[in-house]
Amino acid sequence: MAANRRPTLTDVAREVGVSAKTVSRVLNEDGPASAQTREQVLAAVARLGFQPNLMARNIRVGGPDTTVGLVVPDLGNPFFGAVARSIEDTVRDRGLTLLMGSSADDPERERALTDKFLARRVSILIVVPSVGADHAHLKSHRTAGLPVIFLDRPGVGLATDSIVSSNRAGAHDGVAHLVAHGHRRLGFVGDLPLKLYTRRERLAGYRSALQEADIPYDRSLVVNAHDQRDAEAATAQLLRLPDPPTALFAGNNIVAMGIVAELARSKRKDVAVVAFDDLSLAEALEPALTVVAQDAEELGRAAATTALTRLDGDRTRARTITVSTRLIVRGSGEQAAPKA
Amino acid sequence: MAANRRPTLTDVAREVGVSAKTVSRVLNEDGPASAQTREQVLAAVARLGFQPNLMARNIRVGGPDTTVGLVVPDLGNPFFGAVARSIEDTVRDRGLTLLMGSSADDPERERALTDKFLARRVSILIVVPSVGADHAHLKSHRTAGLPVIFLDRPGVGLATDSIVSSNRAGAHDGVAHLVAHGHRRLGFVGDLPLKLYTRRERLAGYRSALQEADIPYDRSLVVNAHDQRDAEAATAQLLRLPDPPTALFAGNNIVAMGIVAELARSKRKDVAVVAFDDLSLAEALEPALTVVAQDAEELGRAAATTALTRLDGDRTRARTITVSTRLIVRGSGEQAAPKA
DNA sequence: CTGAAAGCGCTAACAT
DNA sequence: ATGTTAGCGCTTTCAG
Repeated sequence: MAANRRPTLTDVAREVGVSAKTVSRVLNEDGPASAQTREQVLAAVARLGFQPNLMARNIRVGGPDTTVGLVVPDLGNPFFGAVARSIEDTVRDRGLTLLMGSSADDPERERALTDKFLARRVSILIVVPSVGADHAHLKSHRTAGLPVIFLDRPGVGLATDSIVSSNRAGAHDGVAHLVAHGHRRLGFVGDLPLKLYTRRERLAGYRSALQEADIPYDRSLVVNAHDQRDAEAATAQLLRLPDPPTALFAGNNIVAMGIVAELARSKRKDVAVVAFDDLSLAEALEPALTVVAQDAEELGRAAATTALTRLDGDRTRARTITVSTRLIVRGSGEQAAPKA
Repeated sequence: MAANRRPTLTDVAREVGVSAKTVSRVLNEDGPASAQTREQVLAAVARLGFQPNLMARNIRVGGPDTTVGLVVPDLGNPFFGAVARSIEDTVRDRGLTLLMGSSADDPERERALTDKFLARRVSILIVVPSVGADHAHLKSHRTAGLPVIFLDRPGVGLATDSIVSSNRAGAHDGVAHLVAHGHRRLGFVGDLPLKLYTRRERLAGYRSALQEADIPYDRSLVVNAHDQRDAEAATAQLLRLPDPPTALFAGNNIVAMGIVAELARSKRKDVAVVAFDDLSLAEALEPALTVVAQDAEELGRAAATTALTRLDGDRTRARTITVSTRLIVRGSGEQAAPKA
């Protein structure tokens, strides 16, 4: 059995004995239609299993597709999942559907994905920019009225709205919390690549907190990791140093899991830890994990509402919205610093 | 400045001084084209920032859109994130892009979402069926050649491929592990609604393990929770019983977080726990959490490859693929049962 | 190698 | 209240 063609508007019209336009009117509640016609049309639609072809409609109507294109680095990272959920919740009221794909933080994949979204004429484009990606090619689209939003990190080559967390201030506060509990040897386990915006900002926050406390910056206390395994190894490496850190700051949620896992494995409860980004079981750990929590929901909502405002014609200049992080003290940052 | 129209093929053609078809040929590497024409066309495309309108193309070509529609209950649940990542990885080689939306486990939202996907002529439809949803309306699409796959739970009203975890066997093994360590009072904290397929299956596994051990089924030991807070309350409730459980089985990852959080809060380390579905920090808990892990990656891959096979013309009858779970013993299941 | 005409499924604009 | 015509942006078909 060959894949038989899907029924079209014309098929429905023929079935009922009316014109295509009449069917269109009934389905879109455009113009008037007699009760009887309406009923017959609806019946035929159900009988044939007719499903209007949205692509054909959009092409005729000329407007953008009622979709939002979202590019994230990793669909499996719960942080981006939470952000995506928030975006979806916000745009759904406007009848917009989320299209979501992952770039794996690869500029080429990001480009391929955005091109696909653009070719589908999404109404809104929200991108977590990959490291090394250039976004100049989006300029003409933005000029043409397409809202383009950078999320979590600023983009390169295009002046447009950006929504970011208060990475620097958040990291500063987290590290200051450790300093306040007497620590002077503070390790920083950041993510990769080194050029990643969030990493740079958080590292800057770390350094400013050290500076405030007159603690010299020691490069050997800064290590990097791309995934949880790396982070475990990096943690172990730090703790093997001749003059090891007594406290650790995790640059993101994945790294945090690595640190926590490694400390648990090696039964090191004496090391103080503060992590950037909350983890689901943070409060159940021993000690409970103190974190600088990002507000994923607000990040998503801010991105979505900003985009919707643009869609509604707001042509004011590009904004950068900084969403506050929040230090949640749970205990792991208060492990006593050893006496000097 | 009004939202100026995006350039079309015709615009490019006019710019170069050739016909639209020639531009089309160059871009799709269809038919021949002189080197000079090709160059001029490409230059004009770049200059104008032309982006082919995929909707117009698809409508003319008649085939489905190169997208995969995925409906999950919650974008923020890491389990579905992991599954989505796996699906995307699998279909990307075929040039397919993932479209993803959440149903919030609401049949109406699920229906609206699938209708949107169908209206966009997705190449593949993968659905985590909501409780109470009927899928008879998908029958004609499937007959017409659209691969429809049910994921995580079977669908209702349509015979098609389903990919599920070995819920019953997995739960059985998890509970048996607790029984093997001497427990006779075993609590089950399941998810809601009660009719949820995975809940029923996992509860059945729980009951079969009890039966094997000649432990009578005690309804008062079975409670339900929809989110983490509920699960915490449910756990507390179980532990307040006159003859409380000495071991708990968590019906899913969210519930597991609730149980773990509540036990941590009340400092009850004596309660044995096994959870269905792995958690990221399971190994860092004290005791480390023993789980019945689902293979999210394999679930996603199986769904995607099955769909691709169908897309390639496989018309054999609907299959149900059961992906094995794996008991990962980490310690929390071995808390000693109190002496009788 | 290139172009002209027709048409995909639908709706805007005008009929009637 | 309904039908007709034209055309969205693209590709297929058939001619050169």
